[in-house]
Order: sequence, then C-alpha cells, then structure tokens
Amino acid sequence: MTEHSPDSPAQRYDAALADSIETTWQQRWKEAGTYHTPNPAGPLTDGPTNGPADLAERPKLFIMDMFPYPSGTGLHVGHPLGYISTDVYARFKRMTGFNVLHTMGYDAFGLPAEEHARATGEHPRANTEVNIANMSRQLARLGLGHDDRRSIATTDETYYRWTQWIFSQIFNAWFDESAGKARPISELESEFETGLRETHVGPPWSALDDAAKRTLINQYRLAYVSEAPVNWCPGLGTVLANEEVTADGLSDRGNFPVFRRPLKQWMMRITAYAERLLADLDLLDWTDSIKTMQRNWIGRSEGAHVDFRVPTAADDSGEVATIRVFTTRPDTLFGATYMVLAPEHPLVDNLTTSAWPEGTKPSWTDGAATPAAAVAAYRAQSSQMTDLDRQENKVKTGVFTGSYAVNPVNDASIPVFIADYVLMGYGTGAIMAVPGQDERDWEFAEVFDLDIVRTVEPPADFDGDAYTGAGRAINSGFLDGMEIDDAKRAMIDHLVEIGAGESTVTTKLRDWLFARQRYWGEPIPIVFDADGNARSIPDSELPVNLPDLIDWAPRELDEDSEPEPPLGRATDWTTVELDLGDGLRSYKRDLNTMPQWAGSCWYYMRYIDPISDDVIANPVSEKYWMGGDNPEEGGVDLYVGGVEHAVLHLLYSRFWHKVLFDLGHVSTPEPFKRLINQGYIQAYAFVDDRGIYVEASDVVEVEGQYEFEGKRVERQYGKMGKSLKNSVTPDDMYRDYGADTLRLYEMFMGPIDQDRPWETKSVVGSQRLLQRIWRNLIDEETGELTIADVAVPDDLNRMLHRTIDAVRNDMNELSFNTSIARITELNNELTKLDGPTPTVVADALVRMIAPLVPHVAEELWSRMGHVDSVVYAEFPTADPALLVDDHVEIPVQIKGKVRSRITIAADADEESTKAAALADPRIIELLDGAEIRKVIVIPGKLVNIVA
RNA sequence: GCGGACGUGGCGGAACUGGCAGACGCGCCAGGUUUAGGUCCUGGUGUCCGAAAGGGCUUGGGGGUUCGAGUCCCCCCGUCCGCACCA
Repeated sequence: MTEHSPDSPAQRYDAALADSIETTWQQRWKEAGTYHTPNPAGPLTDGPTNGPADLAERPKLFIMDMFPYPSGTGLHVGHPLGYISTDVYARFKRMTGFNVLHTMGYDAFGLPAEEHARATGEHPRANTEVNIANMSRQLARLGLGHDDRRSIATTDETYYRWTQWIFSQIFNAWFDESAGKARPISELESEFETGLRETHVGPPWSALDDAAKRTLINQYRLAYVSEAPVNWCPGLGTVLANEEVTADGLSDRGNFPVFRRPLKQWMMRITAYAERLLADLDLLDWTDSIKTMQRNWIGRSEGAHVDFRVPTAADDSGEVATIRVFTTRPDTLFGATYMVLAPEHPLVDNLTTSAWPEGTKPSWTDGAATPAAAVAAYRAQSSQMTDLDRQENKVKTGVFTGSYAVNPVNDASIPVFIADYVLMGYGTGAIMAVPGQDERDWEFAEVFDLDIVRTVEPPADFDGDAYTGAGRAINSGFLDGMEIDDAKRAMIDHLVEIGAGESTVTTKLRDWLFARQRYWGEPIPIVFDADGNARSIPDSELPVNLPDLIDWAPRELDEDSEPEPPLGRATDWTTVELDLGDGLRSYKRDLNTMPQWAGSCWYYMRYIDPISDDVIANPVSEKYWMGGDNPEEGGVDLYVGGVEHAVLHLLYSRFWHKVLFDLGHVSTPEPFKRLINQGYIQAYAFVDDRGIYVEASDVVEVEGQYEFEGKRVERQYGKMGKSLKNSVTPDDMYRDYGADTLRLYEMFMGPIDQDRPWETKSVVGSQRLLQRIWRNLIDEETGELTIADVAVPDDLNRMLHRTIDAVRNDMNELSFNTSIARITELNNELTKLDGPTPTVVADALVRMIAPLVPHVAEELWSRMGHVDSVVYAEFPTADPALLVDDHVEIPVQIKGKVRSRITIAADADEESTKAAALADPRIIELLDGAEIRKVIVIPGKLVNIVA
C-alpha cells in the first residue's frame, strides 16, 4: 500500500489513510452484519447487531443490479458504475426510513467457463468458483452495502434445483386462451375427462390410450418439443434462440455463422403471452426506448387472414389447396394481382406443376424447363443464402410455381410465385401481393412484368410507384370511396360472410427455443418414456445434477452435422430408474441443458429467500419485498443494468414471472417495476500504424500528439475493455486514491444513464473534496476534531438547509452528480470560515456524505463520538423556515436583457416589486424617460420592463 | 428505410412546471506556502470590443410562438442506439 509522503501531515486524508479506514470499517460492518436485512417471515428475520429495532416494520425497498457473469479477467472501473449507484441510493433510503434489500449474485453457468475448460482441462465448476471468489473480493473492497447472506450463484445446487422446478411448472402448465392465463395441466386433463373440453381432432378422450393421451396433452404444454427450423450454430456446437442471432446471421456470442435447419427442440410458448407482455408494459416505470424495443420485438400487428383457393391443386389430405395469407391491408384485396410463398412453405410442392402453363412469361421460369426444376433450383439457391446475402441483394428474385390462385373477391386468376422476400417465419409464410400499395410488391411486379392495380387513390401530385398513404378506395367494387379504415372493416365483414377470411393479430415474436447442446448449464428435468413422451421428473427428485464428465467440450462440428449434447457421453447418466406413478421403470434422460437466460430469469426470488427448501421463496417475504399488496404497482423497486438486456433477459424474465403469477407462486404480474439503464464508461484507446491497439496506459502525449514507445499512435474512443486495451482497474484506484474517492468520482462524472469518458487525471478532484471535508473536521497534524459547539452564522445556517433540501431531493432522483456539487459548495463555505466548524454543520455534512463515501463518513462519525453506525443514522431534513430568505436579489430586465438588480422583501407583492424596479437609479438612467409599454413582474423572480 | 435517444465553454457536466445560461469539478492562468518540483492554499477563467465603466454575441443551423426560449412548435444538419424485404 501507498506510504505517507514523509513531509505530508500525519493525519492527511490520503490513499494510505483511506486504505486503513476502508479496510477497518469493512471488517467491522462484516462483524456486525450491518447490511443484514430482516425478512418479515421465514428465514433471515434477523437484522444487524445494534441496528434499529424497528427495521423489519419499516416500508420496504427492493433494489437490484443486473447480476454479472463472473468473468476470469476481473473488473475494470466501468463495471461497478451501476453497483455504486444502487449502493448510494440504497444507503440513502436506509437513512430515510426504509428497510432496504440489496445484494449481489452471480450468473455463473455459461459458455466462457466451458470454453476455459476446453482450453485448460480445468472443470468449469472449479474455474467458476475461483472467478466468483476473485470478483467478490474486488467488489467487497468498494464497500457495497450488500446483505451477503443472500448472495447466490445460479450454479449452486440449492439454486438450480428451483430453476428446474420452474421448468417443471412451465412444462406442467397450459395456456387457457379463454381465461388468458396459464393453468395447471391437471385441469386440462380433467376438462377432457369430464367432456368440458373436446379433443380438437380425432377420437374422443375416452377412446385414447395412455400414450395417446400424453401425446395430446403434450401439445398444450407451455414447454414443448417441436420439430421446427432452428438456428444451428456449429461454431458453438449448439442451437440458439432467435434473440441470440444477429441480423448478419451470426451468433450474438462469438460471431459464428448460424444456419437454419429443422430439428427437434424444446420450445417455450412465450407467444401465448405476447398480448400481456405488450399490455403490461404500461404498468412499468421504464424508459420509452426500452419499452419501444420490447414492443418492436413482439411486433404485434392487426390484420386479416385471407384464404385463396387453387382449384387445380390438392393439399396433403386431398382437398383443394388453399393458401392462407396474412395482410394488414385487407382493403387492398382487389389489387392483389399475384401471390408469393416463401420458398420453404409446405404447400410449394403441391402447387408446383409438371409443365409451364399457357401464358407463362419467359422471365417467370428463370430459364428452367419445368416449374419443378425452377422451384428446386430456386429453393437450393435461397437456402444457401445467409440473411446478410439477402440484405445485400435487394433485387427481387423468384420463380413461378405453374399454379394460379383465385382472388376470393373478384374471382381473378392470379399466378403463384415463390420468392425469398417472403419469409417463412412471419405471418403465414405467404402473401397476397398488391403492387399498387406495397413497395416490395411493386418492385417484384416490375421485374416479373405483373399487373399493377391501384386500389387507393393517390393525391393528384403523387408521382411515385407504390402508394402507401391515406386515401379513398378505387377499383375496389363495393369499397370504392371508403377511407382505408372503413374499407378494412367492410372487407373483413365481407370475407367472414363468404367464408374466405377473418380478422387476426400476428406477432413477430416466436416461441423461445430453450434447449442448448452444451455441458455447463442446468440439465432439463425431463425423461422420456418408452413411447417417446416427455415426462417431468418429480419435484422430490430435484435437482437433476450434471454428470461428472471428463470430455465436456462440444466436438468439432460443421454445418451438416447434428447437434450432439455432451451429456450424451455420460452413458451411466443417460438412463434412469424412476417411479412416475406406474411403478419403477427405466427412462431416458433429456440430454439438453438450459440457456444461460434461465438462471437470470428469476434470481430476485432467491434474493428474497435463498434458504427455504420447501418453497421457491417464503410467500410472506415474497409479498412484502415484491409489493404484492398492490400488485399493479408491484415488482422490484429499482433495477439497474445495461441496455444490452433490453430484449433478451427482460422479455424472458417477464414471461417466466407471468407464468409463476398465473400459477399463484408470485404476487405481482411484473417482476421489475422501475428500470434504469446505466451508461457505460468510455475511454481513449490508441492504435499504431498497423491498426493494432496498444496499451493505453503506456501512451504519452507529446505536443498535442500521442506516442507509444516513441512512435506516433492515433487516438480513438470507445467502451472500456480488454479488446481496446484501455482498461483501468479498480485495484489501481484503491491503491492510488481509495475506494471512497473512486465511488465519489464515478458518481460525480455525470447522470447515471449517460455514457461518460474516464479520465484518471480528474479523479484527483474527488479526492480533494474528501481531503477538504476531512480537513474541516479533523486537524491534519494531530488527528483531533476541529469542530465546536458554536453558534452557526445565519448565512451559513441558511446555506446548510438549502443544501440539505437540494441533496435530499437530488439523491431521491438518483442525481448524485448534483448532490455532490451541492455538498462541495457547502464544504467550500466551511473552508472559508474563521475558526472551528460548528458541530451541527459537521453533523449534517457527515450524514449527507455517508451514502456516497461510507467509509470516511463512518470514520468521521465515529470520531465525533457516535457508537452506532452512520448507516442507520437519519438523513438530515431541511427546516422549511430557513429555505426562504427575508430579502432576495432579483434581476430587472429591459426588453428581456438583464440591466440591473434590486433587493426586495422575499414576499413583496407585484406592485411594490414593480415600484422598486422603476425606482432603481440604473433603470431610470437607461430608460431615459422612454415610454413604458408594459411591466412584467414575477414576484420573487424578476421584473421585465418593455419600453 | 422505420423507430428511439441526444446535440450547452478546451473537457465532464448544471439550469424545478419557459424567468439571472455556464452551478460543481477537471484543465488552464496568476499569486501564496515550500530548498525546488509535486502536494496544499487563495483568486481568475464562455467569447468579442474596451484601459475601465460598460456593451455586443452565445446553448448544432434556420424560422416561429412569447414581455421573455437551452427549455415549447416547424424545417434542416450531425452523433449514438435498436430493428430491418415483418406483408
């Protein structure tokens, strides 16, 4: 640790003194359990030793940080920004009468530990534990007031047991559309049993054997196995959720290519919740940008299904083939001059004719001899293309299938194409093309020489192609003359009448692909019986632990390979003897693990109660901390984390929470009431002439240029981190300044939600403030207190109370940068004072800094003679009488420009203020007898004279 | 292309419902303490004109509403983020 400079005073607040103060108090807090937060019931009802007796009876406040993955590379100063913010807020709230729950856990399953294992041979669990220990140490040194009894890791057996339990809950539930909520699967069975509900196809329930019943029931479950095109990522050896694939067709993590291929996989029926996930955003105190991102991701759109018959083709059951499309513009149906199916659409084979029909235009065939050849070639070509290729190739392509469909409103015969601009993953995978009102369809129609019929009248001056704006219907039979909304309604009514369609709602959101073919995750608590039906493992048998594997890494895989779960290699483990109600039998285990999102979907529940082993969390504590008495307003009171989780984590977590809510396990419909996205810490980075990043800390500035080892380097700017080689570690800051200075600096840099540039040279400003506060209370030579019980000068007293008022407000608004500015101003006044600092001022000052810089505040508090911790001291309250001055100085403007100032009584009325302004010598001089047209007086604020 | 956020000194930023733009800090300048440097202390610091008093200009650009606009409205310009052939 840093030594005192030999000539600096013995009791100067420098890095060495800060270090000893900080480590001392961290030890004492630990011993006293200062941050132990009492639960109202069940486990953990104890508060801190010598803490407030009434803590558990106080109003609650539940504060959370998005919990981190315990990385092996350690922290840089950007990581704890959010943690410090929540800590300051939590401490402030403790001092203003709240029982505050704040702790920290680790999202410890996941790929990096597994990759590390592959590289080093070290078991992921061992590596994970080392990383957690290191990260805990770095965070503890910051003095965060976490209740460490509640710290959890998703890899704890006592934790993932409940992650698996939730999976079982979801598996054993179905979504009742009429009730709009999930219900236990047993209720579905009894509805079938009693005949209340009919099996939708095939024989009645009573005619089914057990296996057939299970197969039927499985189709309803919220967690289900389906064979569907999935995102296969050979580079990671696993399949991925849609949300984990970028627009470029690469994996979110690692940037590996992702391929679409059909596979049997676990899915979660999140689409059933789309409406509620959308509607309940209104209950939340989140930023508009995050809400918008969620809305866009869910992508709800209202429209209609329309069925087009193809008289010349049959579907697989021998009926006349019908192409169902989704459209948001049923009003334009008269302008539908052709149709397009996605190349992967299941009807394509049925529609593809053996020969080109009469009237086929040459451009429709792509030069192929038959439709079958053209379709096969086109499908092969489009399946090779990545999403990126598709984006780059904006020219419309496609081929004719040889079939014609019938437009249900005018019986027109319209050609059916396949083209890759129609996506199988949205709507029905087929469209009616209306080139007159859709730009994409217009482009396609131009390339393939198809008819274009306008069905909405464009304005007279419109000279574009497709017209998508408002207007009256034309060329549309019974719709002619109607505005779009009326025409939509009329058309839907008509479609219903003729049995060719209905109104419907489509979402972009797809069901959540939940299985991963990796080792280091929660095993899915499912076994398969001899009939191949999935059965959940009874709660009493949980957790399902991972087998000990020597060879856990995925094998080298290529695009054509099958995903191969590593768990399949644990041959002893893959089969299990269980009694699932019909005697002891042998079952095959599910070999997949859960995605990393699973553990982070519900961790707030175990923060509330990490101990109970008979329930997921004690229900009384759950209701207390989540605010279940007022469900609509309930949820975690403050959740702080990075904006990168705007869709993935926050959508999955809300979904799980809603299922648990429907099943009665939680008391609120939403998990996180208020969400704030903290900004990132950015820093300068430097590249040499080869374009390679050099260690930023070794770059020197020479005459406005930057040099690394004597060579010119170019300065850039970006998010702090390993890849830009511009990290600054908190350990260096503890050594050079102390944790309190680091905390203060990070909070002073700017508003919580804004990115900010790190400048190590500026940290000294925050240290100076602490030094000056220290010097105002402590003699630097002797260490004696320099405060005294003297009267506070009136001016200082008023300033003190104005400061208290402002700081209280600002802290409540999480505006810590302005709080610190106000505290600085007060302290600057104290510095100017002749003589000792009045005790009342010192007392308030220490209380006010306590949330920001808890160690030095605690030290000063203790030196001032207090035995109890400052952590639960009361935050000062301003005396309203001292916030108003008897006299105020206000500006006098002439035509909006400040020309003079007058001092008037604070409660002076309009008349007397006006008189005082007009009597001011300076004003008289400047007006110079000019005619006064108007005088605006804002009492107590200003006077504006219009002359 | 669509959607969202934002633009204030050399830098980070402040300014409640329209009412003294630039709080607070970094940096810089000057002075003091010190053997010197650093630390520490005091003062100054948007910009232009002026010796000063004082005045002009100024919140990305342009227009508007208003006695008064960083703040409200319209049109541009720029930066960042999300989505992207979504029917």
